[in-house]
Amino acid sequence: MNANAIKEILVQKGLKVTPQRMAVLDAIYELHNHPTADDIIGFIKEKYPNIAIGTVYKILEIFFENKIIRKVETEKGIMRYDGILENHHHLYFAESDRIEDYFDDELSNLITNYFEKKEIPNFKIKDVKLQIIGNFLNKKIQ
Amino acid sequence: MNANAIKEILVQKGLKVTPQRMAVLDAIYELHNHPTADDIIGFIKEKYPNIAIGTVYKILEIFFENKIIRKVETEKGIMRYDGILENHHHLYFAESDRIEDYFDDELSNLITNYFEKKEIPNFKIKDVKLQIIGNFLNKKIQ
DNA sequence: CTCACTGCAAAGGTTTTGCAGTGGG
DNA sequence: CCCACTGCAAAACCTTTGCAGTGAG
Repeated sequence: MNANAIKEILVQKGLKVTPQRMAVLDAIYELHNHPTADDIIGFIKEKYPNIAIGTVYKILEIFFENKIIRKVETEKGIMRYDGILENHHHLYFAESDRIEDYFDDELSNLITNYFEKKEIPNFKIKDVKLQIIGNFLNKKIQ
Repeated sequence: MNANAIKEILVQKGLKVTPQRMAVLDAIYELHNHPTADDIIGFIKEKYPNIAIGTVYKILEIFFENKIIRKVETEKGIMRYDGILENHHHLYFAESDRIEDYFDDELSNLITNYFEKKEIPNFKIKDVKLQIIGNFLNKKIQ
């Protein structure tokens, strides 16, 4: 994604456009495999060595609050970030840190329809996230 | 749950029975709302002031490895623990730390059946966890 | 008895905070 | 211009680790 497109995202949310913010958003889109804060800092430092760690964390929190990015939770307690906003779920590869996006409208609709029929008492659903845990399978035959 | 029942769980897993381990397991069952390590330590310290923080973390990890408890991930990166092993999902109350168990066999079966029909390429599913995010709804009328 | 477990305290890793200085609107 | 943002460094926070001493089997 080019600089103008990134800038436009910030402008549309009414956020001040700074080089640091553009660098963070660019990093998330470039790294695109659910980077940690540390991954993002590492990526940015190559072109922008003076960026501060605290700044990156503050920016990530602002992006999260403004729904420019999502948080992806892990069993290790290290937060990871996701630049994709459209409805999707995650494949967690057991015994590695790999997390892949999983797009499946049929599944999303199945769940949405299910909860339209079956209400949970005293609870108003805002979102349903699936964590699909499994292993990489290398099919050799068939 | 009484002391004998707790002891029996440890014995069946082939784990050494110590007062600390019994206290941790008791705390998880008593607190039953997905306590943090800190909640567990606080609960235990009332009756057992000398227990060490490191010990509790070590015990929690051993229980997790032995499938006596489960981990519940949060957006804040603080790990929480769950003593319920049967298949269930979690309701996350937005804007509070409350997490409730959600039992729904119909839903679990729906998802299981779905993935029996629709395979994910190169991926062998071990488990599917639903994080249902929403708000407490206090119905006043109807 | 013996090895695994515990208590203690220090260290590790991630994230947050406070504050003075800077720069985007 | 002015307030919000940044850089820096320290601190906060949760969790892990190392080691000597203890206790369960």
